[in-house]
Formats: sequence, structure tokens, C-alpha cells
Amino acid sequence: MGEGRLGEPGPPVRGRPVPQRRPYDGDTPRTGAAEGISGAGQVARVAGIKDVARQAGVSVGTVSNVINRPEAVLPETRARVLAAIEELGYVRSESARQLRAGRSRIMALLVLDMGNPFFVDVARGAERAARAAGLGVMVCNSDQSPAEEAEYLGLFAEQRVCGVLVTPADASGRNLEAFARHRIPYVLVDRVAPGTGTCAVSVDDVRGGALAVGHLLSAGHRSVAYVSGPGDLHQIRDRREGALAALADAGLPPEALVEIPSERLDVAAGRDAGARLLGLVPRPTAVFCANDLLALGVLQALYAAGVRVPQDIAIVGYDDIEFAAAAAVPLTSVRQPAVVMGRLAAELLLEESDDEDGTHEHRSVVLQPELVVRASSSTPR
Amino acid sequence: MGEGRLGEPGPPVRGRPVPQRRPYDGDTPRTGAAEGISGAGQVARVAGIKDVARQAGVSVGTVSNVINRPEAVLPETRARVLAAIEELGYVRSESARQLRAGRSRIMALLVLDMGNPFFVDVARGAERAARAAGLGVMVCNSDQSPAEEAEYLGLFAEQRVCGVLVTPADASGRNLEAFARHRIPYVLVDRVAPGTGTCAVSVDDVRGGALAVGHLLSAGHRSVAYVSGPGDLHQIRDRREGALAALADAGLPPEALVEIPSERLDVAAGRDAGARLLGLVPRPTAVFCANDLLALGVLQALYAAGVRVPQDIAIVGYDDIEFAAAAAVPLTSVRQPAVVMGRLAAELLLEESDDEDGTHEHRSVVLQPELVVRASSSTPR
DNA sequence: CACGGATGATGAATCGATTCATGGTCGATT
DNA sequence: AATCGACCATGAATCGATTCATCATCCGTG
Repeated sequence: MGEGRLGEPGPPVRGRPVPQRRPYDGDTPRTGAAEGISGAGQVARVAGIKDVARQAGVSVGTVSNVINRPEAVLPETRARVLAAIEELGYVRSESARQLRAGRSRIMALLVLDMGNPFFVDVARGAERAARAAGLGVMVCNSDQSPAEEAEYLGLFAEQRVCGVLVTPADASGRNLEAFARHRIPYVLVDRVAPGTGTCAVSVDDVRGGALAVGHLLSAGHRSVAYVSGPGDLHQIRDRREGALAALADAGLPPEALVEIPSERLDVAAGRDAGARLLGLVPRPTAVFCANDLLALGVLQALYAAGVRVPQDIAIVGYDDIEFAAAAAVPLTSVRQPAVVMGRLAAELLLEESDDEDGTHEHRSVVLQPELVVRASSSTPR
Repeated sequence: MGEGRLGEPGPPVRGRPVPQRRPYDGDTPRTGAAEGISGAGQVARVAGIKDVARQAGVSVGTVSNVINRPEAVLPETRARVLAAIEELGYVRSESARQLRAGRSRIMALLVLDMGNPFFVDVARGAERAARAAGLGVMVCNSDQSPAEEAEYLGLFAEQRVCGVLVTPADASGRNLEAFARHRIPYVLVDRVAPGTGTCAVSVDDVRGGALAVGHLLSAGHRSVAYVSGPGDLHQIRDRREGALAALADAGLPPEALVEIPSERLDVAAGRDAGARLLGLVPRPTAVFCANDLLALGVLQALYAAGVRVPQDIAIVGYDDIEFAAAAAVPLTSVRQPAVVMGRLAAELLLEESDDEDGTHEHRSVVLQPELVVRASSSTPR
């Protein structure tokens, strides 16, 4: 069908399925327009710096100066140029600037799950820092898929973004290893750096797990279920490790932690996990969830089954998202400084990206989590 | 301080505070490198199409062909070029492509509040459609601030994005009016088009409001509180209008709707509204909230005050976000097809943006909301 | 009056990819 | 053998902004 359309215009088209959109773009009309519109509105392609220069009767260099170093231009000239800019509705083209500069003024943020308010907060922090530095932010969602992640990283490389904030979905690190070839700086978010070659901002997940389970144990519980997530995520493993450490501290064996694995980290998965929790014998009296979405799901499953929280089963979540505090039974949760994490990560990235003389030293910042006790765990039986 | 740093290198710098980052960038080293590295890794600037051409022993045009129309290149040549690409780790520069093409391959999405899962779903739908078309998506957050909105729209214009999906924060429409000058297509999301000059995808909010309040009335309630939001948002007004229509249908006067205004649309604002609701005399027996975040906040305030839901007060929310179903008392809510809306909007935008011969006709798509009844309203007193 | 210095404006070169008119080669047909 | 077409590859022009060496003015001073 494409060929049929192509065959119609005059010149004998070769028989190849050429994927050309707008075959002639506008070379001819553009040249025509450039010769001498000035006043007429005609086809009116968007105004470029040359149009402004012509309109103001100056050179393109001067227009550029007005935009980038206005103090170096005579006020009179500047006013004329600004008037021309205003009149033509001129907006400078970032692509042209980028082409010269070698990289764009956009920072990328690649998170595991935009449905998780935790990452929304991270994004908020990063965005604030980036915009303060005059950069745009491109927020993307890998959905925990290494393939998606690879695709996005490729996109970022093509865009020559000035840097990437990423919470890796690919535990093997292969994606990032490949990405490193492009010499685009990146900062790991919510993940410790594997070596010293990378900046990273993370929260001490081991400690977070210990806080959560320690809290439950000190309330008298002797067995705790752990609703986990994909086993290849560091966060999940570290929180488990912290949980086990807390058990050990209390003189309990590792078997006192009953793991309820979960493929995903959302509310629906939490409901499933809650159902499985109810089927366990003996039934644990407390459950620690790898994040708040799971906890909310568990809470709902228990509620539906008539199991009282915290009287029958206590719940502790992780992340302390807004909805944790807003739940039917407000959730005890381990708060992560998400906004701060986003901001710090962006600042580290800016530092690395502004670094011209190789002075930058990679840093790993580890933030501390904080236990927020609410009703879901506060009154042990 | 900047001047001191600038004064050091040889050439006599003029005494102006020039804001130049990386003053010399790399012209000299680059030219040097371009003369003949080939083998050595040296300063190793990122490889461009010319490097690939040299390495493969072909012209740049051929490299371009290999990338964009591989079937037009002899397999043998193609293999050589691909090998060179692989070896040099070449990634084509989007900025250069964009410069020629006149616009980027990025679609922008500007939403009111990324903290609202409703918009996250919209983003999900849009992203899916955009990526299917090979475009990247830049998700941004105006936070209901017209000023932020204006700033982002300016950024989009500079980036020459191929189109913008926007839920306007500026009710006056001035921001978009100004943006229209740039000839960048845009589609309104969750908002009806003011005229025929724009595409739009929205949900029938009047009907949504009517569904919600009609449901409450048919359950026997005779007075309904409406927790609203910023008065200049169309959504808020339309939902109120629908609510009033439902009252009229039931033969009740407009006064039967008691408005509890709210500045913001988040859970915290909902808690405040809930507190005010409790202070009303006579106390309404039912409350309709302009969105689920408010409803969750109200629910929590009522719960904390020992008011039973739905026995004492029934609640209906709006949006049917995941957390509505996961609430302590699962929320009755008006479901909006958010993902579909995002997808449709993106598709309309793609159509308009691909339109070369002016064939495109602007369309306004209005989707229908759906009432999802859950426990928060299901058993009237 | 000549010269130096400061200040403004200029315009060509440049970034990297795309596009297309052009040229070259080979095979088939007349 | 000459011609034509098909097929490949080439390289120059182009997109729009930045940058810098260069030029033009003007003022003050010796």
C-alpha cells in the first residue's frame, strides 16, 4: 500500500519500500521563504535565529549574544533584538544548542514503578533539584523489566542526556555496564554502588529491616512473616537480612522468619500474600512487608477475613507512603527519606556532570531509615 | 570568583562576568583527535557518524543508509558498517537528527499532580502508546500551578517536542494560547476542548457527579456534602453540576448539597475537610468527594473520630484509584478510564503530529465514567 | 595627530545526521 | 556494440545556535 502511494508522483520511484516520511520536508519552500518574507505571514515556518537577525538588522552572532550574554550588547541593539524576538515569537532550538554542546540539558530518571508513591517522591526531589539547575527531567518507568530498562538506557544515550538517575531493574548490572560505554554519568538510586566507580544514594535497608522486626519482637511477637518481593532486588534481600539480624539479637532462630514470596510489589500481590498468610499453620502473629503496597494489600485481605489488626496480627510496612498513614488502620512503616534521596541523587549527578577537569570523586551516600509506629502494630495482644 | 578562574588561561579575557561553562569545550582536542586516532584510545570523544564511516571505509551517507534504510545497502557493506558501529560503540545523536527534522521524537505529558495515581495511570497509557510509535515520553508535573505550567510549556517549545498532552492548570487558557504560537500540536487531557481548534480527551464529569450523588440519594440520603477542590478546575465544577442535577432529579433543592471547599486535592486536605464535615450542623449523612485522595482523607478523619462508615456517614470518591479499593472501608468511587484516556490522547496527538497535508480534524473524545459501589456506601442506615 | 585600549558587532567555522542529485558499475536487451 | 536500467555509493548542502578571531569605532592620552 505504501508503494502505491509512492508511485504516483512524477519521478520513477525505485521499487524499494522506502520508509520516508515527508520525503521533501521543505527544502524548496524553506529556501523560498528565507529569501524575503519579512512582512508576509505565508507558509510561516517557525522563526530561527537568522530570521530574528534579519528582522533586527544585526548578525546572528549578536542575537546569540543578546540571549546568552546580554551585558555584552549595547542596550539599544539589545532592545531591537528583543523586539524582533518578541514579534516573531522566536524560541531558540534546544537541538541546535545540544548539537554544539554535545549533550542535552535533560536529566533522566528511571524508576522501578511509577505506581509506587515512593518513587513519585523520589522523582519530586530529583525534579526540584534539576529544575533549580535549569535542567529538565525525563521520568521513565522500567516496570522492573531489564528489557525495558535496556531500551530506555538506549534512548537516553541517543538523547545524550546530561545524566541518568537509575534504580536498576537488572540485578546483573549488565545494562549499566553497557551504558557506561557512552560516558554519560549516572547515579544509582536506592541501591548501593557495587564498586567505587559510581555515585549512589541509598537507604540502609538492613537497618530498616532490623528496625521493623525489632519493633515487632519487642512487642512480644515470637514469629514474624516476611512478605517479600522479587528475589533479585537488593532492597528485598537487605531487608530480610536486617530482619534476620533482629531475630538473632533476640535469641531467635532464622526459622522464626516465615517468608511469603511475591512476584510483584503492588497491592494486588499483597492481597494474595495476605491470603497465603491466613493459610499458614501455625499462623504468625506479626507480618513485615517489603513495602507499603504489599502491606496495604495484606491489611485488606486480613480485614476481609475478619482478622483484627493489630490484635490478631500486627503489620509493619516499608516506605511510609502517604497512603500508609491514610489506611483504615494506619500502618506502622519504615520511612525512607524519598524526596531527600531524589534531591541528593540529582545533586551528585549535577556535580559529576559539571565536572570538567576530572576532579569528581564518586560517593556513596547512605541515608538512615526511621520507624514510624502507628496503629497497625501498636497494641500487642 | 568566576572571573578569577577565567583569568588564568592565556588570552586576555574581557572583564565581563561571562557565564560560560567549559569555555573552550574541545575544539582543539577534537580537531586533533579527528585527524587520526583510529586505533589509539586517547581523549576518546564519543564516536560520531564520521568516525564510523572512516572505520568502515565508506562515506557518511552510506552509514546513514545502513541505519535508516538497510535494504538499500549491499549486505557486505552493511556488515562492515555494522561492525564499525559495534566496535566504536556508536550511538546516533538525536539532537543532530532533530535539528534536521525540525522536531524531536519526544512527546511531553504535563499533569496536575503526579502524587495522584489517577495521573500515573494516564501517564502509563500515554507512555505505552508513545513507545509503540517509537517516541519517548517526558512526564512533568505542573502541581496545579499556572506558573509552573508556563515554564514547562516554554521548555517544551525549546525542545521542539513533537507534541504535548496537557491537563491545564491555568483555567484562563492563556498559557495554552501563548503556546499555540509555536505550532506544536497539543491534546487536552481530562478537559473538554474550549473550541474546535484542539483535540481533547475527557470523561463526562457531569455524569460522574450525577452517578455518585444519584447513588447516594437512591440509598435514602436527603442531604449530601460535596468536598470540592480549587474552584477554577473544570472537573470540580462539572462534578458539582452533576451532583446538583441528581438532586434536582430527586426533587431536592440545591441547598441539599453542602459544599466543603478545599484548596488542594490530596489526602491531607481530605483530613481537614473531614474535620470540617464533623462540625456541620445538621451533619450530612453522606459525602461526595471530588477525588479519592480527598475521600481517603475524609474516611480517616471520620474513622479517627469514631464515626462509622457507612452506617453514620456514607462516602463516595472519584477516580477509583487502586488505593480506593484497598482502603480500610473499601471506597465507592466513580471510575475513570485513566489508562484508556492516556492512550487515546497520545494516539490523537500522534495523528495530529503526523499530519502533513492538513487532513487532520480536531476531535473531542468524551469517555463515560462508571460507578463502582463498595462498602463505603453500600449499607444505608 | 598618532597610538593604544576598550567596546560592539560581525561572519565563518563548527557540531552530527539526513537527504538527494550525481556518478560509477554491472547485466541484460536490442 | 551500444544503450538502458537497476543498483550502490558518494559527498555536498542543510538544519539552527554557538563561538571566536577579526574588524570597526570611538575616546582618551601622550
